[in-house]
Amino acid sequence: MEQSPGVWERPRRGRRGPAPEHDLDRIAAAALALADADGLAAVTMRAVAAALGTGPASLYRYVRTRDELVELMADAAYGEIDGEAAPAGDWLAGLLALARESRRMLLRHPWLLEVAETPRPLGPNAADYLDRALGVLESAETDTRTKFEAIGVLNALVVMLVRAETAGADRDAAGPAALARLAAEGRRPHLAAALADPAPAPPEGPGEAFDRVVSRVLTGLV
Amino acid sequence: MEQSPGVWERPRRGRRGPAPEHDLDRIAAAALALADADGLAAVTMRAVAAALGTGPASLYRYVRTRDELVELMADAAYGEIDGEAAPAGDWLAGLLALARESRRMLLRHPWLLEVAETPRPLGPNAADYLDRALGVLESAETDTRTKFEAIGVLNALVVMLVRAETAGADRDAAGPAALARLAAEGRRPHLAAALADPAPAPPEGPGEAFDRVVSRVLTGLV
DNA sequence: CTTTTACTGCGATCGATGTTCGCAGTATCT
DNA sequence: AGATACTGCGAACATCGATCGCAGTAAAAG
Repeated sequence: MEQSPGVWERPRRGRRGPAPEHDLDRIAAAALALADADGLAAVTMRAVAAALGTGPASLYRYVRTRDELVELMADAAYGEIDGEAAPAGDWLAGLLALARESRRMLLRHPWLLEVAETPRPLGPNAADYLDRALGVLESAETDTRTKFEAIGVLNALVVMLVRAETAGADRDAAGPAALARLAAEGRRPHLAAALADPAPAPPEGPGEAFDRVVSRVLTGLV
Repeated sequence: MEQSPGVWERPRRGRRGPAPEHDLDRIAAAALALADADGLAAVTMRAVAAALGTGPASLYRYVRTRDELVELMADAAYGEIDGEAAPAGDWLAGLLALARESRRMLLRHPWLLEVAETPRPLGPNAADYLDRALGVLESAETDTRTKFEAIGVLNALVVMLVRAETAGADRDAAGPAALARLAAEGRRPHLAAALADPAPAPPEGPGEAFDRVVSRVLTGLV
């Protein structure tokens, strides 16, 4: 049953011995700063320990593995979404506001896009986020199940859209140039046709596509 | 411009010297078999090399980094989606069929859920997949831009749904039990209310929720 | 107050991994 | 025939996550 207590269930302090010199929040903050500055790969146990003025082994008094440290970082990032700008009554506008805040948070911490979001036990901030999202959906007339599904879809959608947004700025990863090269091989006629669209859509600002896609998906789902 | 040729652009063979003893397809297949058997972490350069009967250094004649090897693996997995079961005329049914095939592929290669899908240049199989999806959408009356967006949303959605599906079977990660514990703290009233829903939805088979969510999202988006 | 117990901090270190170097061997070009 | 540009790969390097064990310390037990 209780197979192995995660970071959130474990007691923060032993019943004996000296008081811990560090705490999870400070450790997570140090790691988060490192990731913001130099990416997720810069978050090594040694680097985090050095930022805290200690050795790598000390961190293992607070965290069982590096993955747990990343869990802490992710939950700390989720904590930056406060979600006050949620208008009551209009659930779509509320969820869109929440999605926008998520987007801003992800743009601030792009390393979060790298961490594969395998469904782990929710941290406290992630749980608060879920609670707020459910609160926004209270005015919607749907299944509880559908509400959970909508929130899950929303999160995956936000990550995907921000990924596309940042990748476009970084390099021409899957940009039109690369696609054109793939279409030019003769095979893939539909791709070629799509790229030769005589009526291309007008250009958009960065946030416009985000709002449009999120709104359409949510209205269809709920 | 041509900053650094990826695996797909690079020539498969030098103009001089002996013929390569291995090739990308065999290397990818060996790595894929390892990942299927023991997870993505088991795909080390040494293990893949050993499976091919050689040393780790040899692989670097074919692949610049381990990440490139994973790219190869991912594209090989995409190649398993042939997409013949796509009825013409009905784009929704066609995309749903494609999504179902993607789901089956992901269930066969769960390690693909761990690789963070940062938008890289598409491999040949991924490009074929994109072409087929565009072909299915030909009968839909929408923007070309919307079609691309729908395909992107569809992919992210499939990954998310399969993640939820497999995590549920593995452990109770974010299962009802963990949620109930979080709701019991007194804060998070909406979460508590949602869990105490007097009219819970009837249980579903594994593929039913998938079909339902995918269909609703797509109808809303396109 | 003394002894016991259970904790904390952390230097030293282990095993494993991704990657590079350099050299011997080989097929193609001049 | 010689030069050239490749391939194969053993050996090694840097770095990482994680562990071990011991000294120090605070709380519980007697």
